[in-house]
Formats: sequence, C-alpha cells, structure tokens
Amino acid sequence: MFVQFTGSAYGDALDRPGSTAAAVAHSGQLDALVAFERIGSRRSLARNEEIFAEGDPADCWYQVVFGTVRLCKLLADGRRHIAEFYFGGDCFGLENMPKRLFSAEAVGDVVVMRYPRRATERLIDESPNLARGLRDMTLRDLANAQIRMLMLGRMSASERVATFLLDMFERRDAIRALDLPMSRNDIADYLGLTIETVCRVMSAFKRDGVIGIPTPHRIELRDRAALAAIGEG
Amino acid sequence: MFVQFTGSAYGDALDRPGSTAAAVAHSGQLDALVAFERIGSRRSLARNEEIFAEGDPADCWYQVVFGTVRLCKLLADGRRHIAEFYFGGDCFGLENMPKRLFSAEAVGDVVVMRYPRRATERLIDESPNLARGLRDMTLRDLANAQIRMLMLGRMSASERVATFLLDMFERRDAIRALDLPMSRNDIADYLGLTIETVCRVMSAFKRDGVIGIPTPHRIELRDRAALAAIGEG
DNA sequence: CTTCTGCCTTGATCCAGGTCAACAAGGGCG
DNA sequence: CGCCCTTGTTGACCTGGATCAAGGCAGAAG
Repeated sequence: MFVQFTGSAYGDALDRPGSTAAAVAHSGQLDALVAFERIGSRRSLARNEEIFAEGDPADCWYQVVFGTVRLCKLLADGRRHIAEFYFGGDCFGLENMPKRLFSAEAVGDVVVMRYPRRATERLIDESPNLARGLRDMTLRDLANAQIRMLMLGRMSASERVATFLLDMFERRDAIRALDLPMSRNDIADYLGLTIETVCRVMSAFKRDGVIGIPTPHRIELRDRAALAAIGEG
Repeated sequence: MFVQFTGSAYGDALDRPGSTAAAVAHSGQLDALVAFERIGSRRSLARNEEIFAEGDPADCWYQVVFGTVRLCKLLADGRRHIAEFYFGGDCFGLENMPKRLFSAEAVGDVVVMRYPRRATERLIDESPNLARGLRDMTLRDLANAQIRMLMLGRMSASERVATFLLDMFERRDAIRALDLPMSRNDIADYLGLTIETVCRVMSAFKRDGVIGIPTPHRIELRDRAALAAIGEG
C-alpha cells in the first residue's frame, strides 16, 4: 500500500512512506488506493538498469518502493544532466507527452510500482480527491524545479553542494548522518558541476569541520548552521 | 474569452489565443469557461509594476491578456533569477503553497485576468475536463522546467542564447523577425548569464550572419539552421 | 595472496565567462 | 535645443570551475 500523493519528490517530512495510512485517512482516497493496487504491477531492477529510455512511449508512471532512481538525459557529445533523484515513496514518469524526454535509471538496486496511464486517467476522472492529489504533487515538483533552476543559474559550486547536502538530509529524514546512494558523478550531473569540483568542495567542507566523510558515501552533519549559511549565498 | 488550458508557457502553436473558440469546442469546457468569466477580474499594470511579491499569499492565479510577465526571485546579495516569461494566453501563479516563492512583474505594460484559487478549485472539482486541462498545463510547465535545467546546468553561453532565441521565435509565432519585449538584463537573468555575455554572444551571431539586430529589441532570423545547430551543442 | 577495475581524491594548468571600465545611442524633459 | 538617465555595446583583465593528469583505495575476480 504505497500509493499516496503527498509528494513525488520533496514530500513533507510528516507524510512520508510509513505514515501512508494517516495520509489516506486524511484525504479520503481509500477507494482510489484499492483501485490503484489493482492496476499497478511491481518491477525490480538492478543497479544502472534502465526503467525507461528517452523516446519511449510515456504510457505509464512509477512510484519508487525501494532504492533510488535518477531521471536523466544524455547530450550528443556525452554531457549528462540529471533532472531529479527519486526515493522511496516518490512518484515519477507522469507526463502528458507521447514520448519520454528523459530516461529513468536505477541508481542502486530498485523496486518500483508501475501504473498504466490510461487506467490512471480513468480513476482520476472519477475522483476529484485523487485529481487534486496528483495536481498538488505536480505543482510541488514544478516549484522545486524552479528553485533548482535558480541554483543552476545563479549559485556557486559551494552553494550548490551545501544546498544539495541539506536537501538530501531533509528528504532522507536524516539528522546526524546520511548515506548518499548516488555516486559523485551523479551528484555532479545533478548540480551542473564536474566530479572534481564536487570532490573539492566536499573536501573543503570536511577540512572546515562543516561535515564529516567517514566513507565516500557517508556524510555526517557537523555544523548545520554553517552549511545552511553557505547554501544561502 | 481568454481562458483556455492549452498551455501556460509553451502552448502548441496551433491553439494559441486567437483560436480559443476551437480549443473550447474541442475540449467541451464551455460551461467552465462561462463560470471562469464570472470569477475573474481584469487588472492593468505599468512597466515594472509588481503583480505579486515573494511571500504574498498565493490565493489566486493569472492569465496574461496582453504584454509580457516575468516570474523572478532576488537573492540577498542582489543576484536575480528569472524562472519564466509569460506571454498573451499563458497562465501563471497557480501554486498549492500558502506563500509565493517568486514574484511576478510586468515587463512592459501588461493586462492580466486574475482568478481566485478557492473558486477555481470548486470549478475544477466539478469538471474532470477542466481538471485535466489544468493538469496537462502544469505537466507541460514541468517538462519545460526540466529542459531549462539542462540548459542552465550543462550548456554554454552561445548554446543558451541560441536556444532562447529559437524558443522566442516559436512562442511569439514569429518567422522572419521578432520583437523581444524584455531587456538584455532580463535575458541574462533568464539564461544564468551576465548582460555583457548576452550582448557579446548576440553580436557574434550578428557578425556571423546568423541573425540581424536592426535595433536592440528587434531580432531578424537569417540562418535558422545555423542557430539550431548552435543550440544543440 | 595479487591484479584488476571502478570510484574517489588531489594537484597543475587553462579558459569561458564574469567583472570592471569606458563609451554610444536614444528618449524624455526643461 | 542641450542635459540627463537608462540601456546596450565593446574592450581589457581576472577568476571560478573545467580540464588534464596522477595516484589512492576498496571490492571483485583469479
């Protein structure tokens, strides 16, 4: 029972997976949820496996059950951009275009639920609550995309990395320490930087006692205020 | 009779303002449109006037009737980012958050229709067609935001300017020549560049015979293929 | 065990675009 | 008309982050 429209990316900390029942009770989407269970199918993927590719027909959408997914695009000359990471509970791949503009890949091992678009639209048309939930989710995604544009367009490398780390702490509900599921390369392509710059900035944060890096993928938050201050600019 | 959900930004060229009746007939939103007429109010603004400010309550949304609107955010140190430009027919300011994250300003003289959120939601809950239209619009905006992130994160100055110009030609339905309603400064803040860089790149395009610039705000398309090639990277 | 293979990290150098500065071109207004 | 004042353009120089290059290190394979 994972379906909930409390957030695709960046849901409030309050109603994340784990409090699904509460979210359902609150929004009264029980009937719709039961229906979703019926139209969805589970799919498991290995590290780096493709969930869908650029140009594929966009005839379904997904929700992450376990693991991390990246939504990305490769330019002709090899440059890559990651539009978003999706974690447990997040929804992705909901579009109204015929073809995918981005591809989706498993960052590590991943389990997703897959929902056909046609059947979903039928459910939505029958339930204003469901429609509203979906709309709110998309609006939230749009707002986040706008904030990320600001970051990519106007913020320095340290500001981007600081913002990214704080964001990850928040989205993964981590307080003191955090496991980053993605590689430095993924982070670089998400932040519009190079892997070397990401490394250097993180090393600098570590040197300054702002964070700890016991292993490359583990980040300890040592001075949240300092990190937040850097993130502001 | 301007309301139509064929696009907020980047609607298809086919159903832009001017073919509203066709759009309505096609999607059967007539009742809803009549209702929208009743809940909307017209507002005129002078150049640089603020439509709403960051932090204002987000209790309504707007549609551009005439002129150009910019959605922007100012950082503490003066850096500015423009999230989007909106032209005649485009909708903006539809959010589900209590407060505005961005401010909206008139680029030149502007006329907009303003629709209260509460009344809109009532109409939406009663009309699946209307809900679908709104949803499609938001999804289109989200897809555009993702493409723009790619641009801001991974494309060079010339690639950004080339893409921007082609995009403007398309959105303004211009073929040979185009009047840019916004200043070089606005363009720079939209593309994540400085005004000097925007000027230099445009001058270079002019020198190479790709475009003509009879006056600063007028752009003539001389070699669309070349511009498109630059835009690809 | 050793070797290999991905990652990650750090240093040295380079360059696209930012910054600073000067000037041009209108446009409103006394 | 001349005088600002805003906006656009161009040049000279500087710098943040990219690029190039060289290891380091841990897990997988032999």
